[in-house]
Amino acid sequence: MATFGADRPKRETYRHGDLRRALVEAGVELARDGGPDAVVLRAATRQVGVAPNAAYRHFADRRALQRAVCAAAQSELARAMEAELDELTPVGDAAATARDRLRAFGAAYLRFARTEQGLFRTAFSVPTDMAGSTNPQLAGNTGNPPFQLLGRALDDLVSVGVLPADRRPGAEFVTWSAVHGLAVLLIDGPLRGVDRAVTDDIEERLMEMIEYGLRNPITRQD
Amino acid sequence: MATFGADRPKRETYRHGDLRRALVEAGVELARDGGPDAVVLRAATRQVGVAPNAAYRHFADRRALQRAVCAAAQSELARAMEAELDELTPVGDAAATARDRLRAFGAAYLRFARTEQGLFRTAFSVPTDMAGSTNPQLAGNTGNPPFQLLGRALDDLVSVGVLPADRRPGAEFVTWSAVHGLAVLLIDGPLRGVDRAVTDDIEERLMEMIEYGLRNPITRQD
DNA sequence: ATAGGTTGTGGACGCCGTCCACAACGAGGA
DNA sequence: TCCTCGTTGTGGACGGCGTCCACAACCTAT
Repeated sequence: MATFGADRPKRETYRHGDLRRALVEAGVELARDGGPDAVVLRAATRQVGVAPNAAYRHFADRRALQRAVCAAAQSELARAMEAELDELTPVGDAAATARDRLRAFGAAYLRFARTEQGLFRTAFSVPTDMAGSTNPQLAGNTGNPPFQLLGRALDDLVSVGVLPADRRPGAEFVTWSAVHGLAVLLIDGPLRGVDRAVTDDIEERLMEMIEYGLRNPITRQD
Repeated sequence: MATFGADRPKRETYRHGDLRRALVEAGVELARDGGPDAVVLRAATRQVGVAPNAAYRHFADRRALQRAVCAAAQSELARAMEAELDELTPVGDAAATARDRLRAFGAAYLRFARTEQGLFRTAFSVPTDMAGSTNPQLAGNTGNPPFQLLGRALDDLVSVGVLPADRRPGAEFVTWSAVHGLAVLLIDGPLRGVDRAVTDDIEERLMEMIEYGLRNPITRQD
């Protein structure tokens, strides 16, 4: 619900002042209901009350605006998740607390995907190319806030003894894959429109698989 | 590489004969390189050598064409996976064979996502609303071929004793979530452009998590 | 006061989806 | 045999889109 100039299509000054930000905000609202395809140059400029071409002073391209909106959507996802995770009150047991955090991560991710489908889709609409080509330091800080949140939760799991340290590297990727995959199946895929009771079971099942499967033994011979 | 009339933009007969199929095939080629957004009415009709409006005799809408192309992409995914899974030669051990099948499922899925990014994205571009709203029989046949393939692999895992029977229901959804999520992260998400060596490790790790985590005990107290 | 860069405007182009009226066709009845 | 009539493709038009170009308004530094 950012305020952009749809209310006041005429501004008094010739200069807008902060057109770039205004366009991104308009784009975010467009994306909120309508997803990435709905972030359209002319619509954004119209909402800001500015000529279509004005956008080209701040974005090379439609795709450039989409990228900016995509980044904004990612940070809205990050904020929503942080807010939800901050409300988590630790229980007595440190191990249980760490596990709760991981589950809360999944729950927050899925909640955002459900309640902000348009923004969620938009957040993943432009490939972000983490770690340019040959960076093997993927376990480290990636600049992606939700990703960092997940990383911390996994670190806690290790320091508390639930997750063996040798199983830590790469764990964020498989965890993220599982949760993200469920989110996609839920909002765009075949799980869309399925009873909440059923999907809740699947979600619970998925989190169990992650918790248990993450610390799987490398050697299996059963 | 289906043959459509780009070669022969003028047909001799006024009637085309099978315009609907031709348009879908053209749409598939469009989607193959370019994804769902590239399946465009005018481009498809152009390739078939027909006036833009001719499409409206066979599709209500652009979205209707997209739906048809989406279905075609899904079945191409299904065919590719079946072909790859059929080549699997069973090893002596029945349990190992069942596990191999599950891994092969994941590998085939990811291979298709990588080699046919456009079609893969297209296959999931239109929500398919499995099991209209309140169907709790989700464990059953869903009409989605790759999904059935996965179901069979999981059934084998149960009948061979690797997966406890009480862990079977819902297993396809969590498995599919994990594999699909990795596919998305790989082609559109932050794992895009990351070294193959690294992503191969992540893939291996993911499959281990699935195998081990699927049969997790409901009661955990460690 | 003025010169020059920055930012927004206006108009045009080509592509898109879609609507409407019309033309070509082919099958069934006179 | 011809004529009708439903089906399928055509032609033209409209508005919306992204984008380009030339121009105007504005701010700032001199």
